[in-house]
Amino acid sequence: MAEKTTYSISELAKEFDVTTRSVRFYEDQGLLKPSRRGQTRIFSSKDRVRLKLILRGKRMGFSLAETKELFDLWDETLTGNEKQLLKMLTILDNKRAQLEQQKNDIAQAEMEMDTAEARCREALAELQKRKQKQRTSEQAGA
Amino acid sequence: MAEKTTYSISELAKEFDVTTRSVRFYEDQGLLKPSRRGQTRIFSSKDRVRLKLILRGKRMGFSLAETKELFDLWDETLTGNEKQLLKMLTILDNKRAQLEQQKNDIAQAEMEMDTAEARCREALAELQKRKQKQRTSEQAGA
DNA sequence: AATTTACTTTACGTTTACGTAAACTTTATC
DNA sequence: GATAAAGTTTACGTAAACGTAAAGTAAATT
Repeated sequence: MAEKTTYSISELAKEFDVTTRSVRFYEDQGLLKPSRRGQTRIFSSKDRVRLKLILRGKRMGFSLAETKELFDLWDETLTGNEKQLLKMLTILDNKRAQLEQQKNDIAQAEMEMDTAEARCREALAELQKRKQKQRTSEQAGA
Repeated sequence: MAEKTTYSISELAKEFDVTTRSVRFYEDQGLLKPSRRGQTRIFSSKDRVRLKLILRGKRMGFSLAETKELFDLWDETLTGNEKQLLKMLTILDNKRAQLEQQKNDIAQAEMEMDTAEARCREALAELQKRKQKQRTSEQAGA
């Protein structure tokens, strides 16, 4: 059994947990290019990959426009001349820098969450201690 | 010389490269709480930290509402009872999971950029070869 | 044949995150 | 004391990313 090569809109929507409305919107914006059988959209595995990339882009804070830019550039690059190729290389560099920034942001966030958690646990421990004292003094009073 | 403890709106805007409009908007949404001298906003270093967090959040794909939620929760937590503290701990866990997802996304993206770059370089090399052949045949023809 | 189910287009509505303009006040500078 | 510079509120405008409703078509099911 080879890979499935075509998909309906609802198959894709279900698989990636988005609405069909979103999928159509992505097509509208030129991010997906399904073929048609009559009116009905038929998505290729390339479309499927692109949808995956779109969603990952979103999780990484990229706008649809940015993602589309990348798609278009890559398409041009594949058929491209030297200039296009060089342009793509510099863009890749820029994106790498962006990823570095994000990694830094994440590392920072993780550190701050560590200290936040530590403070939470300290505060909890404080509360436990007080409860303990409470119980002790009650016992003494009994 | 200790740390500066108060800031004007334009100082903050310049430092973080945002417009004053944005800063006022963040206040409007309850993310910043500058005090006033007359009408004029006076931002504390706490506000400054929060602005930094807001912007990092944005880079990480968080909405202002999400960031505000975190701020509010943290404020409650500081004055909080056991329930609040436990809630904060689970929220921290969730955020950690989110960060993990983002790290995976980034790693994936980096791999794909590696292969993309490789293909670019191959294509470039191809072009160079052809150029070379071109020159050789010209020389032969001369 | 009738109905359900999936799909389609068209189009107006909504939320988020500001931009931009207008009209005014306060503070600094010459 | 005039004038510029920075700050303020109020309010309408806008782009992005869909949601949602309406109204129709096509395919599969009973």
